[in-house]
Parts: sequence; structure tokens; C-alpha cells
Amino acid sequence: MALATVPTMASTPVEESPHYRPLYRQVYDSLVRQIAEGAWRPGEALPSEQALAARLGVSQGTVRKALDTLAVEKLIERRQGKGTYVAEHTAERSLFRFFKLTLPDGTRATPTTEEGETVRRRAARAPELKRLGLAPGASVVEINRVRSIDGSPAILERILLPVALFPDIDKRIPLPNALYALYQREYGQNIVAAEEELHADVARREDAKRLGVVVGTPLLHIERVGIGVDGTRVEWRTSRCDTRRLVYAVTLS
Amino acid sequence: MALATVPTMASTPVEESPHYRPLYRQVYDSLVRQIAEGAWRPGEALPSEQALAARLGVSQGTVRKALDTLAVEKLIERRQGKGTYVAEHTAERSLFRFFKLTLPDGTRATPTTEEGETVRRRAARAPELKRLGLAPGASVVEINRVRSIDGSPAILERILLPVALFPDIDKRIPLPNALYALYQREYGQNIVAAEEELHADVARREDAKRLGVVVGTPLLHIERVGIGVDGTRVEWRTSRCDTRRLVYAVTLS
DNA sequence: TGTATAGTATCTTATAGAAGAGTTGGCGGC
DNA sequence: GCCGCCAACTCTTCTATAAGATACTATACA
Repeated sequence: MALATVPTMASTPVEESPHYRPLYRQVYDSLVRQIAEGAWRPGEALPSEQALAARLGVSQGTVRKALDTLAVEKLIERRQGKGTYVAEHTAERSLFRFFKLTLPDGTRATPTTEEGETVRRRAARAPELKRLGLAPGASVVEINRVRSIDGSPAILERILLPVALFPDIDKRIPLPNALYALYQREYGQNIVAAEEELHADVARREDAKRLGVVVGTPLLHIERVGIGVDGTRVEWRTSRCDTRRLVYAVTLS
Repeated sequence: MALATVPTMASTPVEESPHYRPLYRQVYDSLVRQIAEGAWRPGEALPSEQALAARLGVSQGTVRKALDTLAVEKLIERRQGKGTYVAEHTAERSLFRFFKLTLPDGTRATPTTEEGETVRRRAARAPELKRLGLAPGASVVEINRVRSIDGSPAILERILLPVALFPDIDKRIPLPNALYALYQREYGQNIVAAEEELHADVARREDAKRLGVVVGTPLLHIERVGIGVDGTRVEWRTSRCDTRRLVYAVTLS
């Protein structure tokens, strides 16, 4: 049996299809696509399991299995007796999930942006096209800012965004503290995963000046690509961090 | 209804118990405990879902739900038509899971140990007791070794293990490449998670000599605590890595 | 030596009832 | 009439079970 909303599969018996996927997987794919398309806004409730089951022509338990998967992937949240909600990036949450820098004592750090933030639009260069998976000729927005902890500079950030996804973001300065919430709320770009690459480096003259440290201070250099629901590469962020002030802490499992 | 193998719960109706846990959760706990106790060796097959269900007096679906959870936590592996197996740390796997250093082009790095590895036993110091959650007076084994990529040194490693958990590990030199597989196979210590803290640092004289780099070279300093199935802190590992040769790459989700 | 076939394992789907959370309406007191 | 309390109802997700489908292995057989 195939989903009523997937007519291309409904026409042939699933057993004969080379792209066979279990029913609950089809439901999962369908829901992911709809969430990606913004059928429900973040924070909004999805139809109930029964309603979804009826609409898709499967049983409630099958819908439930798909929703379970979405829940562990943090795309949705469920509350017994209330409903199922599309996850939203609150300021708190997105920091907890993707911001791995903590204070040396292990407590959460909440950085703020210094004066002098710059936003400009320009053509993307070759490595940027590659990292963001863009077609040649695409434009990007480049944001540069200094992030502070307890009032003194600790991180240099450079953020690259495809203009195609964020058409007017250069008119939104000063940018809010929780960028991912902005991406989600204003541009429908929901970042669900991130690939990070870390190097050790030392502060050069320009770094030293902006961070208020001496040349040669060790810096943690972080390259991050933010991934959207459908695998789109949404953001490329480069951070250079003074790790005497902040520690990169991550739990592998 | 409570598990037949959990008599403390079976005596009172679950509804009245303040420690109420769903059946499938009780099954899960029971299985985790048994795996931790080594009821089945790593790589060995568990009884079938039906057999477990019969033994525990629940339905196959309930056992399955518990096994599903164990599977996402990577404590077990399942193969349709074959059976369910206790996960084992093969050399390949443990590297993929907890070794986040890759070559600059993104391919997997397989380090080897240089000559000159040292293993010694001594009393644990205060910070070590704290990190490993040991009682005062406990002893540790300290391992120091240089790890190489393509034949040239890239990582300095210092490993601390509680002697209580690894009684005779100092007699096993040279240690194998895949330490976590050794922990699991010979000492029943199955590492399922790890907490890592990363700093940027520069090479001091001793580092420079052992790694063959100049003093002042940026180094990535990694502190890792390995966590066992029941939350025990099994290993404290400190790595100092030349990130011109290796990159720390991690995917957050 | 290759091919059915039986048996046993996990995987998929469906259904029924329990438990949580809010809403509504009745009822008594003021 | 108006307010407050509480039980009943209805909606939700959660739990537990059962039955059939699918996958793999080994054995019997031509």
C-alpha cells in the first residue's frame, strides 16, 4: 500500500518498485517535505495523528512511527494530551544546540555583538560556491562582527549567506543575537544540522587588534556549514575564538 | 503489569508506584543492565525478540520498542532476518565514532603509534580524581604516546585510566591501535559516549621536540572523558594535535 | 552443484485502550 | 442574575499487543 498523496507510487505495487520504502518512511518523507515547504509555521501545531492518518490513508500507528522519527531529529515536538508542534529556534535553544562554546567553568556563554558590525553584498568566490553548493555567478551576503562575552571581545565571526535565500537581510542591521531564529522566522530557513571543522591558529595583527589580544595568542578557528531540512547548505560561518575565555565543549555519542 | 524479572515492581500495581515506568522502559533498563553486566559478550547475538518477550512476559512489540532505543544508542545492532547483536568496537568503528580528526581533504585518518610509548602506574592527583569521578587514594595508569599520520608525528596523547577498572593494562605494551576495542574485549568497559573540550594552544619546547615542529606552532588541545554504559567515567584522554596535518571535523544535529 | 523450501529472525502495519490536558456545562451559593 | 467549583466530555498523545510481510540461513533434493 502506498500513500494516497504519492500517486507515482500508488500506481504500481510497492513490491515491484525498486525505490520501495516502508509506509511509515513515506509518511516521514511527506511530512519532512511539507515542513520544509512551510505548510505549518514553526511553533504551530500539526494535525493530530488521527487526522494525518485519515488524510494519508494509513493507520494512526504508522503516522506515529513517522512522527517519532521526526521528534528524535528535533524537527517537531510532542506534548501528550496537547499536540505535535513544529520545532522553533528560540534564542535559548539554538544556542544550546549549535553553539558549543562555553565558559571555562562549563556554564553557558551568551555572547553579544559589538558595535561596528558590517553587512555587504557581493559575488561569491570559487571556494564559497563550493562550500555553499551554489551555481557559478551566485551572490552572497557577507557579515562581519565581533562577539563579546561579559562585555569584552572573544570571537571574530564572518558569516556568508546566499542572497537567493536571504534577499534583504543586508537591510536588517543591527542583526539580532539569535540568527538562526531569524533565518527560520523571516526566511523559512530551518537549520537542523551543522558540519564543523576546527583548526588551531594564532592571532595575526588584524585579529589581535579586533580581539584586544597580543599577536601570537592561540585562537580556535571554526568553520561551520549550516544545513537545512532538505539538505540545503544555508550558511557558512567562520569563527575565530580566544579559548582562554571560551572552551569548545561537545558530547559525542 | 510489571516485568516478571523485576519482582520489586511486580508486587505493587504500577499505577500506584511513584517510580512508574512504562513496560518498554523496564525492558530497556533490564537489557541495559544485563549488557553492562556482560550477560552477552560484544558481537554475540541476543535472544530473539520472541524469546525475550516470552522470558519477560511481555509482547514482542514491547521488547522491540526497547531494542529500538538500544539500537539508536548504538548499544546493539540489528540485522533483519538474522538477529540482534551487542555492538562491538571494531578498530574501524571506534575510530569513526569517537575519533573526529580527519585529513585536510576530509578523508579518514588512521593514526599509528610511534616507538617510545610509556605506561606507568601511580596515585591519582586531585584534578584526575575529579575528572574520573574516583575516590581519594585511587590509582591510575598513565599512558603517553606519539601518534603518527603517514609515518610522521601529528598527535601527542596522554591517557589516564583507573587501575580499578584496568588492573593489568600496564603489562600489555605495546598497546593496540584500537584502544576502545581492547577496553571492551579484555576489561568489559564499553565506551558509549565521550565529552570533549577543545582549546587552541601553541607548541612548547617539549611538544615541539616530540612532534617535530617549531616552538609556537598552533596546536589543538583536546580533553576527552570516555563514558561507559552505566555512566562511569572510564578514560581521560588528552590529545595535542598539529592541525596543519589533521582537522577536527564534527557534525552537530 | 545449483535450486527449492522450510524455519526463524526482524520489520511493518493495524487496533484497542490508557493517560494527559483542556473545555464545557451544570449546579449551588451569594 | 452572577460567580466559582467540579464533573463529564472530548481531544490529544502514549502504551501495549497481535498478525502478517520481509529477510536471511541452512538443509534437502535433483
